[in-house]
Amino acid sequence: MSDDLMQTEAATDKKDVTDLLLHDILTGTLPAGTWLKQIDLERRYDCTRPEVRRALDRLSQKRLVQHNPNRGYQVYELDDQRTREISDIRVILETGVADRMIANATPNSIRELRDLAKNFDEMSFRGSIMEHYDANLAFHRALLMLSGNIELVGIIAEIRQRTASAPVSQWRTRARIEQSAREHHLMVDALEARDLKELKRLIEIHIRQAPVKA
Amino acid sequence: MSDDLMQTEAATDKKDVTDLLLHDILTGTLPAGTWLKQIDLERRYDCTRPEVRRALDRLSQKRLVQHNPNRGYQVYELDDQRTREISDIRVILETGVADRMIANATPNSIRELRDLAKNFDEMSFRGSIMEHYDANLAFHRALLMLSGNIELVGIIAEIRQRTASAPVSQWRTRARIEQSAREHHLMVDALEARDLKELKRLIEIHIRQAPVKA
DNA sequence: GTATCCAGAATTGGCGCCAATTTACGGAAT
DNA sequence: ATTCCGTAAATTGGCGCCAATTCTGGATAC
Repeated sequence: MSDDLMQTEAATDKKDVTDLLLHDILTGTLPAGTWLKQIDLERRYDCTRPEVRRALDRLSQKRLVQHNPNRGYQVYELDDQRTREISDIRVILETGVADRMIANATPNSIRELRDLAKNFDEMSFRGSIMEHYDANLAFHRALLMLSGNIELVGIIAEIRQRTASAPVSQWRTRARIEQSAREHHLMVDALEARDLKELKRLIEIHIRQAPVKA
Repeated sequence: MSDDLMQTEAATDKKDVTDLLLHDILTGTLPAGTWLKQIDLERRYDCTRPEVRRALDRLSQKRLVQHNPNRGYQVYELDDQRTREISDIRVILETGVADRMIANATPNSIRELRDLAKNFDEMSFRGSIMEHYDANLAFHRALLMLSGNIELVGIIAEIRQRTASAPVSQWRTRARIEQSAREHHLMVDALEARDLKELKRLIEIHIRQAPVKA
C-alpha cells in the first residue's frame, strides 16, 4: 500500500492537527492576529493538548504563527515589506528556472498542464476557496516540476505558504481569479512556443498579481 | 534588558537543546545515518525527554533528521542529486540578487565585508570547525544583507543548513578553506568594482565549490 | 546446523497532571 | 471618579508515567 493512500485513508478518519490548523489559517478562517488559545484549538479539532502544542510549535517554526512566551500564539501578520520581499524571492526563483522548464517540456507535460489549468478554470465556477487553492497549487507544482529540481518545488511551496494568508482572501474577487486562470493558460502557451522571455514576463506578473499588459 | 542579552545569558547557563543537536549534526559529530536514540540525547545534553522530542520533531520538520515512525530518528543523509539541486537553488537566488547587492553597496558596507573576510582568514589558522562555520555564515549574511531582502537572508540560511552536513566535513582540508577565503576577498573586490558579471561568476563558483579559473 | 518462533527487554510515543506566569476583576485609597 | 494594588481565575508550559510497538536473544523444531 502506498504512503499516499495510507495518508488519504487516515485523512478521511482523522487528519493531522497541524494540517487542519494550517488549513484554517490559509483559508482565512483564522485571520491574521487571532489569538490561538490552546483550549479552543483542543475543542475545535477534537484533539489532545500535546497535539495542539506540537502543531503550534511546528507552525511557529514555519513562521506562520507567532509565539509570545507565556502569553500564547497568534496568527502571524506580515507587513507589506515582507510580502514584497517574498514575492521578489519567488520571482527570482521561478523565472530563474524558466529556461529549464522550457528545455524539459514535452508534449505530454504540456497537455497535463493544460488539464490542470482547465481544472482551475472549473474551480472558478463551482469550488470552495480551498479547492481553488489546491487547484492553483497543483498547476504550479506541475509547472515547477518541469525544472527537474524537486527541492525547488518543496521550497517554493514552503515560501508560498508564508504569504498565502493574505492573497487567499484577495482571491475572493472573481475578477482576480479569472485573471489568474487566463495567466495560467498564457504561461502554457509561452511554454509550448518556447518563448523564454514571454514566459518569464508572465511568471513575474502572475506572482506579483500585477495587471497584465498587452 | 534586551532579548539578545537574555538569550546569551541563558546560553552560557544552558542552551536550547535543538541548537545543541543542530550544532552536533552540522559539525559532523553526529554523522549522517546515526540513530538518535532519545535516551542517549537525554543524557548527552542533560535534558528531559520532552525537550529531546521537541528538538527531534523540529529538526525533522527542517529535514535535517529523518523520522521513522515507531523506529526512531536518524541523521538525514542526502544523495548527490539533492545536493546538486540545493546548490542550483542557491546559485539562482544569490546571483539573482547580485545586482541589488552592487546597487546597495556603500564604502562602509564594503569595509565591513573586508573585515568579515579577514576574520574568516584568521579562523583558518586558529579556530574550531564551528568557528569557521560561523565566520563563513557571518560573511555571507552580511553580503546577502546588501540585497535589502531580509527574508532572503533567512531562507538561504535555512537552505544552507540542508546541505551543511556534507560540506562541513569537506572543509577539513586546509586547501579548500584557503580557497574559500580567497574567493571571499575576490567577491568583495568585484562588489567594489561594481562588476556584476564577475560577481555572479564568483558567487556560482563559491557555492558549487568548483576550482577558480583565471 | 539452520531457520522459525516466542518471550523478555528496550524504545518510542501518547496523554494528563501540576507548577509558573500572566491576565482579569474587584475593592480600597487618593 | 480614577488609579493603584492585591487576589482569584485562566492560560501556558514543563515533566513523568504508561501503553503500544519494535528489537533482541534464546530455545525449539526441522
